[in-house]
Amino acid sequence: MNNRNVNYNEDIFDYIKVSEDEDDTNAVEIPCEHDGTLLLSTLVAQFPGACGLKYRHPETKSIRGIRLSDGKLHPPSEAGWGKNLYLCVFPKENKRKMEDVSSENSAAKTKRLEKKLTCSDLICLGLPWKSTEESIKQYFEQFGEVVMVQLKKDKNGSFKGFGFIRFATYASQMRALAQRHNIDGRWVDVRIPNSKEGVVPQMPCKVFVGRCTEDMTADDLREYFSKFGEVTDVFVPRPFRAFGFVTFLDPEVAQSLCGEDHVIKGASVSVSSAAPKIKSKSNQNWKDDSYGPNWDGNRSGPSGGSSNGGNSNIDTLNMQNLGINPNGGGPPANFNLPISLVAAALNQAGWGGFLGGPGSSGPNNWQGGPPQGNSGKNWNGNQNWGQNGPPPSWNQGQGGQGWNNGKGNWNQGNWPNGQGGWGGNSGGGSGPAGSSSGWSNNNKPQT
DNA sequence: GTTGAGCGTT
Repeated sequence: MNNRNVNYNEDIFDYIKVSEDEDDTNAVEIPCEHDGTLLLSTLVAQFPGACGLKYRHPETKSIRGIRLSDGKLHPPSEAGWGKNLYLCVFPKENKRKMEDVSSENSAAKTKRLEKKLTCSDLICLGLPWKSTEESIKQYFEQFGEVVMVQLKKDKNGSFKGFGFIRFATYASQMRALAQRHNIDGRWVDVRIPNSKEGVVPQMPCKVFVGRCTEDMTADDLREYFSKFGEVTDVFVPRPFRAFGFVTFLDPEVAQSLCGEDHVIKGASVSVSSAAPKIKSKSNQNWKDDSYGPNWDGNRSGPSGGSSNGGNSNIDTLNMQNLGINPNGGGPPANFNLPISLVAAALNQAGWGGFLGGPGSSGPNNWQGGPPQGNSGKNWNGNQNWGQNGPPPSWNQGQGGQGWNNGKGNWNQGNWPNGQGGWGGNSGGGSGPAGSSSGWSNNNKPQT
């Protein structure tokens, strides 16, 4: 990698000093990766809510930003991070740590956030047999403070392989939901439990970025938009389609950017709600929406598709540009998808709740089922939403979760073909619907 | 003592 005179072995890390402000008495030394980068997730583990780093240049005395790309913060020079004090960058409108928002007795905004962004217990499925409440707590503390861990046992006291956790803050919860989890070599499924369906109203975390230029990469968008909040996903369709999608951890950040224009690489892009422009009432077909949902399928591919050796960091999951039909929005002609997946994809695209923009009736306006007269019946055709509306899993949209997470297929949220997408589904109705054989569990190779 | 889809003694 670089020429730092470090004799790499597993036990040697470089540490960089990070603080929330230029008073370094509370600075924390954070380990870099062996390639000299610092993972944003490592930073966030120590400074929850942080979305980047900056530092005061010793010569110019001005603040310089640290390059963020693909979830990695890059040192400012070839020589590495040096002895600078690095300062956390927190999202706009929320200079402090997100965690502090709820712990501080500061005002209406606090209440608003607390109300909208409510924690719930999370179920952890597929835990290793050897897990203990302590080990699970320790694992999940990388996402924020863990206030509860319950591992379920039978009458004999033997562990049943699943349990519940709860984070102190919604931000932590979303962080945990935004990735896959490998604990002691097992892929552990973390979800909002069925019994809690409907209790976590969500706004879309994803925004549509229009007027992109061809030279804008996903990394460019991520880097630019990270200054507003933690970005969990970016999708730029290829071949070039002049738009992209950016997903934020915090739906409020996403909402706050809607309607704004931003300049990236010298070009003005427009940010808007990641919902299609409804041109006609007969929008059930895909022919005339202006851009279609993001048929990216870019979430939660199993380890085979990951560029970092199976680490499920969602930042590395922009693996493919599947399903984009260059002829227009919507699925390729050979898509023979169960409608449930179409529905899921809509929500992946940020349609969750069909909010119709910030001015509409808010997160709850999705109650009562989908639009266009499908009253009470969801698009799966095999279950009803009931009075609580669709399950929140519709909106989770992260980490491959929330897809049909009730029964049957895809319940691990993992893609069967190692590509993390739909590329292998060519016609014929093969695919997820009904085929429980071999697809529903990515844990098979494990013991 | 084994096991691997699931949904919580409070």
